[in-house]
Amino acid sequence: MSRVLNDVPVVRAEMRERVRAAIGELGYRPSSTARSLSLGRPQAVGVVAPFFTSPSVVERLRGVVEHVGERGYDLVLYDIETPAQRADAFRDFARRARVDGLLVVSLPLLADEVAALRRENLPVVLVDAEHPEVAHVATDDVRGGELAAEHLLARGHRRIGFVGDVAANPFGFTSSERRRRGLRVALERAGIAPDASLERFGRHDRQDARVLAAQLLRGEDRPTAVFAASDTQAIGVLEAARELGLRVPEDVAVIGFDDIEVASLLDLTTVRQPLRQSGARGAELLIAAIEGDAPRAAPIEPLTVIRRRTT
Amino acid sequence: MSRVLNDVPVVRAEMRERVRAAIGELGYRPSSTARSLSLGRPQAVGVVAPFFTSPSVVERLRGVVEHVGERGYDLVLYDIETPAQRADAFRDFARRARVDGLLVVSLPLLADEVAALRRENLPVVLVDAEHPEVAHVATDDVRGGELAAEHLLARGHRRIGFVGDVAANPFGFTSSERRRRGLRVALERAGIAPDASLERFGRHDRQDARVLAAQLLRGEDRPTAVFAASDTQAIGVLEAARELGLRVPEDVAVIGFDDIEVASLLDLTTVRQPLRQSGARGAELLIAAIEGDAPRAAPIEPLTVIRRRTT
DNA sequence: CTGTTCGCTGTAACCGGTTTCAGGAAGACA
DNA sequence: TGTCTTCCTGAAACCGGTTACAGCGAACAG
Repeated sequence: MSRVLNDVPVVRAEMRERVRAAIGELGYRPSSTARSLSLGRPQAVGVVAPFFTSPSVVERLRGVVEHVGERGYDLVLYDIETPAQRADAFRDFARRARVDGLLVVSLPLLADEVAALRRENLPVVLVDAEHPEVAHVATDDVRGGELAAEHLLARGHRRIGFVGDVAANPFGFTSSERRRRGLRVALERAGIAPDASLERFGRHDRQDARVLAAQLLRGEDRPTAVFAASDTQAIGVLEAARELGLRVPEDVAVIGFDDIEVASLLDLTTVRQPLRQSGARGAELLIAAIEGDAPRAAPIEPLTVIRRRTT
Repeated sequence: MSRVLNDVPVVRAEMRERVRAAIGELGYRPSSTARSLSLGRPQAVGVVAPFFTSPSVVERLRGVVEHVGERGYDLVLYDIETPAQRADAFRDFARRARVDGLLVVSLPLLADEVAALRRENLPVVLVDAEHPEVAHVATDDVRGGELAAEHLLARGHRRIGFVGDVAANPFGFTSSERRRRGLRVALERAGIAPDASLERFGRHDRQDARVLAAQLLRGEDRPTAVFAASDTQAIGVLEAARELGLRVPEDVAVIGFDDIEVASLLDLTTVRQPLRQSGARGAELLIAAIEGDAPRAAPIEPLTVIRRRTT
């Protein structure tokens, strides 16, 4: 009986016991599917992310899993590694109602995707991405870019290169783009004119970053420092420097962003951001949106530069 | 109407079109919850794993996600990082029927957990773990241990240390134990008596491995090579060597296991196993079990030693 | 002693699909 | 024209929970 399972207080103790006994005897297991149907909510949240392109996504996921589990929701995973998978996933959301809300991680949404989700009024929260019409967990990427630049400027660097993601999306800037803006802001404040020829853009992976960094570092008037929009890309920069026989940090300094685990292994200086916390926060916002509560405002740890051996 | 959506061939073309039009007009989305209920199957598989203790688990997950998605099942994630989470998860399976089957990764099941799952006859497949009564995806860890040992023996090493998981850890990992057995087998075959004083066991992480390796490498008659049961632990060994001022591979050679991404970054020699493939294979076995098909027998790539700079 | 209230429990409707079943329309054949 | 198939479609039962509602006995007031 439903009232016993859900601890509705109106039932008498004796009856409660009798039902409990019967449940045990019959080995009865309630069906959560039936419960979801009758409640009108699947009791699950979907998480959409390019999980395996970057360790930072996994780290964020960690925070999400924790929080979602605590609140009694199931966590349904949609991995996006190819455009086909992306299209499949969003078509699926449009066609079937199977989750109460969506957490989108490290994936800038396209205009028609936002429109489709809005049409079905499915709550959505973005983490590590922004869109004017959608709630998101803010990371102050501009400030992070400034921090990286200030760190390098303080060490006397004047020619600072940048390796980041290609801006794929006309709406909603990527975090890489915002970090670059921060770099420019800090440069201008220091009286240095930003130099577009020192900026390179590619896919968010080690290989692309290595190629781009090699271009930057090959020339005679190469930058004396490189700011990579992520640790993954910074590792590519380090590889390029090694291949060209440049010493780090003497010939070229390198700073990354995220502080994923490898960063400490490779002694990479980087801007740390609270990845796990951002995932948890995203889950919190989403569940609040689903349940119609006002989310409690929780400040996120600030960004800090972790200085290691590469600067 | 259900017959149109599922393309049941009995409907007339005209009627089919009429229904389609109405669907589009009303913006109707079928509820997958209702479908699951009426079908009697949640159309989802659960994945239970200690996701964040090791990158190798994440890599396996990648294969799982791919295959499960293809077959039209949802993938519900249960992360196990603490004994409490583990108990929660299994209690949950026992109490509510919310998945069609369970894929357990890198988590040896306890006797009572197996009994409980069997009682509810929930199909289960293990990956990177074994149990006499449960199907699993085999990795020939013993052979892997032999390969590592043979690689070191071929380079003249006679005193070979081992750093692996403690046998009675809270989750009871055992692949480490099988790899150690492989090491011993190869040593004996080469006429070398295995030396228990060169074996150290701890938690499956970098920090523990570093401490254990430091113990091994501090003594006068230290081993000339160390076999770590995973790349994660091998990294700890490298750190210990660096702290002690030992050169790798001149003073001490190091070989790991798994070939996760960091291994190539750090130029770590390691035994590669097809992580992603093992996940996909596990998913395949599980879905076959759920649908009552005989799984097609797919051979898994063999283990190989990837030689890099640390040996 | 009757009428009202209160506390608990059994019943039935509902969620939104799938599937079975019965029956109407159209076509075949005598 | 009447009967038998065949083909398609509408209606209804079902999956297994939740919840609104009705009903019943006990307690209590008048």
